[in-house]
Amino acid sequence: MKLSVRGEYALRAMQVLARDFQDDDSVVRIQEISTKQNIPKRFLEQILNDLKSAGIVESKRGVSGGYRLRRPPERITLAEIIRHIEGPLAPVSCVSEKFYEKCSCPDESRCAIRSVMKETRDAIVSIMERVTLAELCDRARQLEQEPHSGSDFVI
Amino acid sequence: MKLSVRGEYALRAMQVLARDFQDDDSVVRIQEISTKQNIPKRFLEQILNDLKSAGIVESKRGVSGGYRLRRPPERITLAEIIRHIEGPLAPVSCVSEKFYEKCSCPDESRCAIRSVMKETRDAIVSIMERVTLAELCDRARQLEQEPHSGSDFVI
DNA sequence: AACAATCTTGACTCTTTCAATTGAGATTGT
DNA sequence: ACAATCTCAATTGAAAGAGTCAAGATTGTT
Repeated sequence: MKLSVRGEYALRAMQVLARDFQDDDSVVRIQEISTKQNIPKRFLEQILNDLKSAGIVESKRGVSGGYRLRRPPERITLAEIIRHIEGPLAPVSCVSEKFYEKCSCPDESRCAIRSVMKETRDAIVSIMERVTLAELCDRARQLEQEPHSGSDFVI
Repeated sequence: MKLSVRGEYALRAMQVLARDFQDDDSVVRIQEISTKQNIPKRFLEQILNDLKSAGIVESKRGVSGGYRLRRPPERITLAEIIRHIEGPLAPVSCVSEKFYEKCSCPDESRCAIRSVMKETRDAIVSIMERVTLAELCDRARQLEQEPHSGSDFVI
């Protein structure tokens, strides 16, 4: 799973929608997301539309229109978002659950590389299916409170 | 970490070299690897040359020339191969150890997405740095012995 | 009814990466 | 000498990535 810029933008946009999520029908304008997250507006339109067709967000048109999550943040996982925007989470598609494709190796069922890739896929998927937008917001809140450490986060 | 065809070929080629590895200076011809693993020969040349400049394999020219591992299979990890052929193991380069690049988000040090991506990177890296070519060969041997099950491996 | 802010849709462009292919050259064993 | 190998650089053709653009459809406000 390598995230393209497109996928990164999608996650950032969804995080904004999740933070602003309320049970009424309030929406967030593209413009606002674009400004907050520093994402080209026109490009963001595409991405949100894509997420709409996936049933992850919904939109309201006209003046005072915008986007909102279609479900509460607890019920949207990163896996779902990424799978729709980027495709397979697996490092090679011959070990993908949702996007399986045969590979060109001599014997797939006895391929040692494949068995390692399968482990890797499982590790990735278990994280991405566990983390919801709600959890993302929790983490964001915690990171905000911490003093600007960076120390355990530095490269 | 999404593996391109190039990276997949690299791993498959290295597996062949690992299996044939001996402590004398015997080499394997490109042609042989190409045939065994069903990889375009001319493309494989490129890849092996690349791995040579990385110090992972070495070559012998002329008639009866070919390639061999430069170190025993126990001392070559998948991480090393993939990093050299594909680049970062991390899903986004703002969490990469070896290929770090700043991302465009408002505050990297407090980015919740980043913290999830960091977990993911750790999961991937811990597998890729643990698995050596020697282990790959072990797994291949085990898979050969098992009856052609596939049952627990089917998509 | 007119207007302006918003989303909608599809096409279009520009650049980079991928996956090779090609061709000329350098080494070496026989 | 010569044929089988590796070496190196350039080229190609297709696809993907990252936007951009234009014209249109809705809707709230005045």
